Amino acid sequence: MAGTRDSGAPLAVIAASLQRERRRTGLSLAEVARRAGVAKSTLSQLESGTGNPSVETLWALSVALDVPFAQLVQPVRPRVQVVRAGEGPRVAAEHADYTATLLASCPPNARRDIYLLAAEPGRPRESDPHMPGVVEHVVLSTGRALVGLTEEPVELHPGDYIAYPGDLPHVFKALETATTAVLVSEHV
Amino acid sequence: MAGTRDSGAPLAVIAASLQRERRRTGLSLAEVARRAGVAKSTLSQLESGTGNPSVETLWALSVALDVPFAQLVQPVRPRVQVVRAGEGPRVAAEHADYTATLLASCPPNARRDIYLLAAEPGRPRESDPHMPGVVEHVVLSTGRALVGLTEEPVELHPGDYIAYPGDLPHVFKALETATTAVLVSEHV
DNA sequence: GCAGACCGTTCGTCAAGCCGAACGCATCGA
DNA sequence: TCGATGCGTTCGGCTTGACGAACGGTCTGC
Repeated sequence: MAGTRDSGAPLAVIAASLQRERRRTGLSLAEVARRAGVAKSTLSQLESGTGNPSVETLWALSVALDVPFAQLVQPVRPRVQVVRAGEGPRVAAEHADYTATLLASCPPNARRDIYLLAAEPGRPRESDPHMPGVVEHVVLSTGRALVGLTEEPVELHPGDYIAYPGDLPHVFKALETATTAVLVSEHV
Repeated sequence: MAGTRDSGAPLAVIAASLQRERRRTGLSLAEVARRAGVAKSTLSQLESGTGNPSVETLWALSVALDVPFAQLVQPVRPRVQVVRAGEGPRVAAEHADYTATLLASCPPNARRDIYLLAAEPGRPRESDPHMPGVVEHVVLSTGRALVGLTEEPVELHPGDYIAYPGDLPHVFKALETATTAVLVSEHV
């Protein structure tokens, strides 16, 4: 068991999501049920939190509502947030020449973290593989760096972009002073 | 109906995901079923693609496998990709002083796009609101810019970060030449 | 060699999801 | 006023998913 808690009450979340998404479209319960090919009694029960839908039923509804399915079981989210350069939580670094600042963490269990990386030339930052399915995106902001899979890193210049699977050994090695980059770590 | 197609065959995807995630943990089918509190016959049928699980059943399995639920209905994904500065598809800009390069688009229906922004001082880039639920994250790489909601933009310096709801009017106005930033547009 | 443990699959029973029909309730127009 | 239309909820039925038990298979060790 990990911190991968969604919200503990999937049926309640689904009930709320169904109603919210339906309201968004402005359609009536009967109309959505008709388009989805499910009985409106079924949809009524689902929106009221009663009952435990099958995947096919939920799928049909997600199509009818034109919502990416997973959104029906994924809670909602918030507002404006600013993190100034130098502020924000630093994540552990093996050595002093490398800092990673967490800008936006998975809320509450989403699928991506955004970091600001700052590194100096010297020992490269080797990363052990993360969970399978993780994809990392790096956009180099300033300086120059070798980035990517350890077995075949790529030299990036300002503005360059690279994506690679995070579940394989990978590296970030600054080639100039004051090298900075934006890292988006995506948990699939 | 939009391009919001997931994969058309949720049960097959779930079957594959269940087996993949279970293999990942190295647990046996019986053990996972035991931990999830479902009959192993049920899990067996699900992994074989037979049957149409209820949400509660799927939820119990996602907890037992320690997987964020949505991952069970979300296909997997791929490899390495590099976009050099200046390359990559430009998205339409109202005027010449602003370019947005699409680095990583939603594959195939994920939930985020990553752009590299480059702008010069002058007319600000006003954006009409996108779909509800969209959140935009901006990390300023070089230069200086006013970013955020149109009604109260924030001045960002290199390394600064801001997130704001994309379904409200928002703006990106460069204050120095050669202002660049990374934009992550998240579709919830 | 064989009893034992564990695996994953198959089968029959029971409960529960899904459905259609009927209901009460608003709105609208003749 | 009253029929007609559409809404969302509640009520029996049929279907089907979930369960437990039994099955065949492999591996271990007495």
